[in-house]
Amino acid sequence: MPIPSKYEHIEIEKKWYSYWMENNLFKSIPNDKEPFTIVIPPPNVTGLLHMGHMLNNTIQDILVRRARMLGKNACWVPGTDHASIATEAKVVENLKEKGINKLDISRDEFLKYAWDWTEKYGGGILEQLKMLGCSCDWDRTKFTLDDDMYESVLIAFKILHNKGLIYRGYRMINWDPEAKTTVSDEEVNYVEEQSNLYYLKYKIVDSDQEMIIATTRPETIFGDTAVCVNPKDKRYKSMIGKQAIVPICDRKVPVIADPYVDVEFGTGCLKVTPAHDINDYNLGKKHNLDTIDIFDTNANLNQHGLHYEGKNRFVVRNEMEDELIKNKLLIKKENYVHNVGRSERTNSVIEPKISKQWFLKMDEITKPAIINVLENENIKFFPKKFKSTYKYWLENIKDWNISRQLSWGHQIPVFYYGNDDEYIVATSKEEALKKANEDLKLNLKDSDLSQDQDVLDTWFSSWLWPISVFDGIRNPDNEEIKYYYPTQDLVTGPDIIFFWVARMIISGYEFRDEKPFSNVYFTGIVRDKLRRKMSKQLGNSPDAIKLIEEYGADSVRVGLMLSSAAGNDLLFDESLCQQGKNFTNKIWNALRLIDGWDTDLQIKQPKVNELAINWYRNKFNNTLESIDSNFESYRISDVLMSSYKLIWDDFCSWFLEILKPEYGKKIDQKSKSDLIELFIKNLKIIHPFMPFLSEEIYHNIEGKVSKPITISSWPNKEEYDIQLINNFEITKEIISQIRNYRKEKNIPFKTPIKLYCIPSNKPIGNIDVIKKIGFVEDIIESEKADFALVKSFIIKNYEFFIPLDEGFDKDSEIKKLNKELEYNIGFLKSVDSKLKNKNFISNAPKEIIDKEKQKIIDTEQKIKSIKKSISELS
RNA sequence: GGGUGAUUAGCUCAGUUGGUUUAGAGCACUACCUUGACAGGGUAGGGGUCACUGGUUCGAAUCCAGUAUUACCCACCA
Repeated sequence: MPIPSKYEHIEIEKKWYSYWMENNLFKSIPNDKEPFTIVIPPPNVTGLLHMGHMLNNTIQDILVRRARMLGKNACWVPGTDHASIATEAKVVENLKEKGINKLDISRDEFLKYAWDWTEKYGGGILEQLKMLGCSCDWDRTKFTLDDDMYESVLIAFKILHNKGLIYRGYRMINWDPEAKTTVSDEEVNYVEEQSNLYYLKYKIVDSDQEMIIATTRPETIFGDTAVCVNPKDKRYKSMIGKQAIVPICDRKVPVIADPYVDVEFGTGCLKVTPAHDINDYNLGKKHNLDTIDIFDTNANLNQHGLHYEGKNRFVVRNEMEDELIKNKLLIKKENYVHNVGRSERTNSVIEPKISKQWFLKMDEITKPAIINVLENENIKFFPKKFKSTYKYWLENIKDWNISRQLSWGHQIPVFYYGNDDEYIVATSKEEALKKANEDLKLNLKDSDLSQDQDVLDTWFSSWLWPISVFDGIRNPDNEEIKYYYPTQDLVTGPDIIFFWVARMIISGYEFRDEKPFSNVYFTGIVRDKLRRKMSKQLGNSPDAIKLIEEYGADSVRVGLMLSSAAGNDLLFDESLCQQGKNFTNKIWNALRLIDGWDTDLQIKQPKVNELAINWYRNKFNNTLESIDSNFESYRISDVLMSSYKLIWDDFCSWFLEILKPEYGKKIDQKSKSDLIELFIKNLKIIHPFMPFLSEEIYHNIEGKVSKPITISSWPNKEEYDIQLINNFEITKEIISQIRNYRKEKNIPFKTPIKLYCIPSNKPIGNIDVIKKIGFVEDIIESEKADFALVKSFIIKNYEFFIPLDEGFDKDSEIKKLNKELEYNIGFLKSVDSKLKNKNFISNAPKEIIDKEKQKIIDTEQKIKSIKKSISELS
């Protein structure tokens, strides 16, 4: 059957993916082989594949497929994340469209909606990963809210709580009044916004003194519990210790002094509102001030706001202005630009708020994470530069606020039986009840216990991922965790180095006393050609699935990997996929060419084929060596580029051209079988990048193979002769010169020419190659002087020439030679001056000096020849 | 404001711990080729004072200091 001229990626990709799945090629179970494990960074369960995922998962697949071919037990665990805030926000929005307010329905009802939503839209991304060719063990697919995963998270909470690492405390948190939840510091975006700076008058009790205070938030005066100045500020020295009167509410508050206050800013006076500003909160703690919370959960004023009670904070700000002016308490108002924190999800202005939250103590448990990455590199980062980011965060770590006022997630396993401080930590109500009655002898009934309404931060489940997917939290001694853990590589973006990477490292040492992975490969951010981040708003992100459909998964994978060194941002452009597609086309056509060569058992192997095969074998092994070493250092783009050049240039442009039988003729059996062997080796090294194409070709090659390439073995490193490879480079150069000559003289490609060489330096091997590819009739030994005019090729120490006829453009030839002469004289001069430098001679190592001396000899030789040619021409 | 990187050809980047020519690759570009696998191809070619200024060294794209530009991270200024 003839091979179709077009590579039909859509059908072929579908065909092979089903084949791989049906034959369970990605399945992994513990055995006596060395494990190679990667856990996927779980994408948002309802998310869709974007360019970032494509890049990230292509890299993982490349690593996994190569490991599999290296004979390791490759296990890539897929899964999805419940992404509590993002998913809950979507569900709430969807309910809103149906006219349902989340606050009007019960927790269970809401969760039912959320599960419906998840079932409807969830998991799509995993199907998309299959289209990309990802070789995950799909039987292991996990979801962070699966029963076993859920329980693992609760158990982890319990363990940490029992160790005294989890505590409940008052903290200043970021309150999102729209979502009615706390958001982590990381989920707040600060945006520069135009606002006003209000100058308010605070009178001093029993005196005619007054203080002018500049604030951007006059509505918070209801929560003022002090006025603060810098102790060094002479202007206000006399007022320290007195009482100031807060405008409108007329409350008396102390005037205190603290160096925190900037003398230069505003008037040098600061109103202190501990309940609504993080710095004021810290001041309040230091000076033992009262805390007055003036907002309700919507960030509307509460009873402390007096006649403004129930009104929105921004409305109050405007309305107060009139009242302040009327009472002559507003001195002035000026434009002011400052940063306003907004919620990443709802975009509403964040309100700092005092709240009782659950925290995880971070100082002690982070120690192994510092030592094992920064001090002894038990975990390696690629690229290394991210170690400094990591270090900075760990050394300034704060306790982790792990509770979230949401429903979608792991409900905090705390059961209250009395006031806030009377609770039991248990993974179920039954367990809590049992504990209460048996251990604490409380004699409670089921209804006496109420579970904490909050859920845990999403990252509190993610940080256990490499352990929990192997059930290592619930069953720390099970076979799977013992076999697969620690995993080998983690591939993720540097933007979640704190959220996720660092925390996984912390949890790994905390729960298993062992690192979670050995290497972390950080991908860059995928941007468009203008360096803009890809985003929905900008509409500059290509549709990932469309790309796969149009170009084929292999081409997209190649396009993504062509220029994405670890840690570098990838400036994506569709032309990269086109380049990938051109490459698939090139390889496909190599197959078609080879397939068309019939063998003839009668033909003896020509010398030229033997030379070429020997060369390509050496070249392949030489390239394989650098491919392997680049893989070890995660230089994946370099791996692809060397494979690309090996296949395109060395294999297709040179090797196949040399072997190509004359039109209508056949190829000898030995050459053909060697060729196929080498072609298959090429396919193997390209397979991690182009799994579908390589599999298809592998099965199309003559002498059909029974085993798929996916589970074939990676080529063995063989010895190679570098001298032989270098000699072939000279051959290539000679041929190149011949082509150049033909072009100048307008001689058609295939018109045979005669080439001469001077007898004193008989040319090196590969004569047959020069003859065949250069269409050289014969190489004749002769002296240049025998001809009136010649064109010389001096390559290394070998000199060839072609006789010229009288009509030749002498001047341009002489010009060219002069240019070359000039270059060589300049070069000689630079080397010579180096060698004349006494300091160089006395300090440089002998090898370097010898090398320089050799350069002199070579260059002088060259100059001599060029000069001779010039004089012969003129 | 604090921190960490980056700056090499039109573009994207290598340059592996200072010495293989007077710095490389891919893409793009230019000229020529309707060549029997591939025009999604072939052949040949042009293009860089390695951001700038000093310093260390026999020798610097590579090490050090400063300047400029830029990216990211952290903190958020009443």
